[in-house]
Amino acid sequence: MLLAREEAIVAAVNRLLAEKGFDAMTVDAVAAEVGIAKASLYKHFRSKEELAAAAMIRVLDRALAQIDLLGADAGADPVAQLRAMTRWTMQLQLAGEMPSLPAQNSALRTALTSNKVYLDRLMLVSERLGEWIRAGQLSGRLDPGVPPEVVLYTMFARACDPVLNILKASANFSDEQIVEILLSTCFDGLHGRSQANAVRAIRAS
Amino acid sequence: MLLAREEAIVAAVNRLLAEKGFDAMTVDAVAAEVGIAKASLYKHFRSKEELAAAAMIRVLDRALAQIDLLGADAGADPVAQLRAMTRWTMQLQLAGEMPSLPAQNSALRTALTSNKVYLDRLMLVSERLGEWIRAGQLSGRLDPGVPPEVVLYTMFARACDPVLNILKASANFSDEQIVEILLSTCFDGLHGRSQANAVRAIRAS
DNA sequence: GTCTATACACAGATAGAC
DNA sequence: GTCTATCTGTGTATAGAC
Repeated sequence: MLLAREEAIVAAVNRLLAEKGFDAMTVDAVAAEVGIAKASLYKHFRSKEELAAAAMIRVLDRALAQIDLLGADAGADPVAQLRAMTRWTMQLQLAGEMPSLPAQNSALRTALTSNKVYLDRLMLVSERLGEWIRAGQLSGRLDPGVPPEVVLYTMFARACDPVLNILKASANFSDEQIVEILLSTCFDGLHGRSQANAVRAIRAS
Repeated sequence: MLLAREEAIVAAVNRLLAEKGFDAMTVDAVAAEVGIAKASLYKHFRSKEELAAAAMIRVLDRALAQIDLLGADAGADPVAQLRAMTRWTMQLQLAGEMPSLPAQNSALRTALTSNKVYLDRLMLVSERLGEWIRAGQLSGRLDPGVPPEVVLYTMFARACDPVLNILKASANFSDEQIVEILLSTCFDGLHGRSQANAVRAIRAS
């Protein structure tokens, strides 16, 4: 019962973080969404920052589950797997389920960098993706000139890419189109997929 | 004298927006940095949002000046010009002079979308870059499959790319290296510049 | 147009009864 | 553990004298 209640709290936090962001999310709003008193929240979590950390841990766990799913196929192409994870991330954002935290809030940063569980999950995700990145660079399908951690951070950054929300707000593209366009700009660059395809075709011949 | 005072105010706002972001920037801090009383600020600007808008107008004017500089060379390659503007943007951020606004603050959004001067400058920048984008796509050096506005937004997004600050904080790369790496991932993608260069070499032969 | 002092609102966190 | 009621700090904005 306690765990179910806490899951309901974290789910509400997750949704509100996605909709409003950390600064604009109020603890009152969380309490209202869960349907309990604000003071009751503080019996489960000691601060607003801890609420946010719990939401981040939850989403990292979902990411790990997705990684496991993709990793089950032993013969899969690592770059295709990285692309699939980036797609998953964007779809989560489009669905309004990706919590967004400010990069500059120092109280929040302190809370996160001293949260063992959060750091542990973050490292797990990084290591799993790191293996695919290394394999992709060895095969030459990822630019070996880009440091592996830059590839990792670039993928993480897709989770909060403002371009996605701008395109959604413009209402000129379907969600599927947005995802495909941004996957293209991320992996193939603005210079274009035509060039990457051309190289692939030439190498294949 | 009045204009000089207001320029000092906006410069302080610009710096604090770059350092802390809009939410964490307090009007008290602005007043302290300028060295005047808070109430005096409100004689020049009617709200915190108006302060932020003034800072954004200022940076858009700097961008327009840079565009003019690059546009003076009539025979220049449009894609090289777009790349140069993206580089300029990143260097501004690395120098701590790029104001950062939250995408989700609605009071701020309202103030900006009803600010004629701001909208005018934003449209000017967009149109100037838009011409280069169109030319780049016609020449085939920019992927014609990516909608022009997506190219534009993607470039704008480089101004607040979190990857840049993460790399700077990691202290593994010089500022110049960071800029070159991110230019590569932006224009050539994670698949790599080697492919784009290969295509260029093949086409040239 | 600059100052000191203050009004006002809001949000994070807690007290204490049940 | 849940509630109501409250404390406390902080930040935007203003009043009013000079």
